[in-house]
Amino acid sequence: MRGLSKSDRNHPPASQRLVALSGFDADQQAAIARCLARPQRSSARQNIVACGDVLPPLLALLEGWAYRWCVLADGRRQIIQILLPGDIVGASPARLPEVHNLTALTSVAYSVASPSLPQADGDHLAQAVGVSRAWQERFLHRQITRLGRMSAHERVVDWLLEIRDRLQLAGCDGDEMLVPLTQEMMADALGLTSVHINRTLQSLRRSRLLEFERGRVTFLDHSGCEMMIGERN
Amino acid sequence: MRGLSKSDRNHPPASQRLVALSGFDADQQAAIARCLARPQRSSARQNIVACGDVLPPLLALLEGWAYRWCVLADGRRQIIQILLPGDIVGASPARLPEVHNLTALTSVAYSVASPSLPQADGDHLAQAVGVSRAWQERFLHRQITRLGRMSAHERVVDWLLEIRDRLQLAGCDGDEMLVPLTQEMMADALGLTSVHINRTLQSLRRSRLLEFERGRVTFLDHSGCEMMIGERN
DNA sequence: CGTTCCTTTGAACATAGTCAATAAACGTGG
DNA sequence: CCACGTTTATTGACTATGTTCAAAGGAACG
Repeated sequence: MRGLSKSDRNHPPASQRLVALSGFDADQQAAIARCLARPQRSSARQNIVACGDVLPPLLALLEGWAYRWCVLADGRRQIIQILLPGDIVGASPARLPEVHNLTALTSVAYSVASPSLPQADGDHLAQAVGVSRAWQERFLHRQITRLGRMSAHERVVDWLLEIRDRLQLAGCDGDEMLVPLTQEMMADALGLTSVHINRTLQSLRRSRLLEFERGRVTFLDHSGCEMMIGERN
Repeated sequence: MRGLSKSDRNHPPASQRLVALSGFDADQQAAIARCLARPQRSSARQNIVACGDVLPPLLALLEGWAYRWCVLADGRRQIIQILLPGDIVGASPARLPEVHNLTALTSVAYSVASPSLPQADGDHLAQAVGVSRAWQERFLHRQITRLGRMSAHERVVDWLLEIRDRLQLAGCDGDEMLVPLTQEMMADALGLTSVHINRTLQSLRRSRLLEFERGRVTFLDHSGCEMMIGERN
């Protein structure tokens, strides 16, 4: 019996998270698994869906992290959403071409729904998509509130706590986690500059709230962090 | 034959917008209409869904404007999304209690899906919800980019252009529109203060891009506005 | 017609951005 | 394993954008 590697703890099998999100039992989970085609792989920094593409009807991230982002005419970038193992992205029924990119942050495995499904399996799948979409909508709302109404310190803490909570649904516990983003990417996610992210992280460390060192995040004062951003559910 | 009143031009029947969004024909539109219960009405500032409530499975805004918003522990508010006639809000399959409020901005008419539907009608309805949700997701992404990466001037212009585009899907044309928000609400939508919104609007007027006077928006330099925020689709 | 809400203004302040240079870590090929 | 080039992190000085506080003027509305 081997211990969990860092990678296992931080990129656990997506199924666990999917089940936690949707409350499916093993049978239902198996039905969902049947719907998904053989996993595809991409390495870090590769585009999975480019701006202008039409998203496949369903794309489930199985391993690794990915992100959706777009870029303004003058090069400013915004990371819209981070995708963790277990997250599902579904095409709109309208089949609109996407206006943003979906890119692998680490090396990833993902799976695309097979076109022909047994009806029962498809139902489970549709439900899983619905549940996942509902959670993601909530995270988008939270991202909006973060960008619109929080200071740099609050944004960083709130964002890291959200990542932690989402990883915990996949069974990643403890006060430490690996967040494979550069400070510049964090800046693009949080609407700040990388310089300011750097200073904010240092300030959080000096106030002994958390540490961030080369992608390794350690929460030092858990309740202090949570107090900082108020009650959430 | 009477002319269109201001209210007609700015709060046109939701059906037109729904059809424009979804591409449904008259028959399909009628099927959707059958799914919707007798409209309910609320006056401005009334909560339609409060924080903590579970959203009904489907809620279609027929007339008037509404908005989704949440508030931080210390009272800072963020308006997450503006809802226009024809927008549909659907409960998540997970039936999570909402973490934000849905409030009438003007007096509104809305309709909630009746629980028992003929299957065919329900299918049309489900499709309409899917299409509407897809558009709304796109607008959420745009809101994130706006808050994360745009200056105050750009936020105001981009937001007003978005509102205009969305109203145009409902048949509201021309360089003028009524936007029934106070400057303080615009501030809460755009992540700014009302003082700064005020100064930004004045500056936009001085540079002859647009006018904003008591909720009446006039685009003076259309291409100037669009150039300001770069190409979008 | 008075009250309330909304808008406008000014001055001082704070937070975050810019620019530029240095240092540290990383990856790659020799 | 080391040398090199590249990316990422860190620092400082300066600037800019947006906030705060407070007060006054206007509209709307009973």
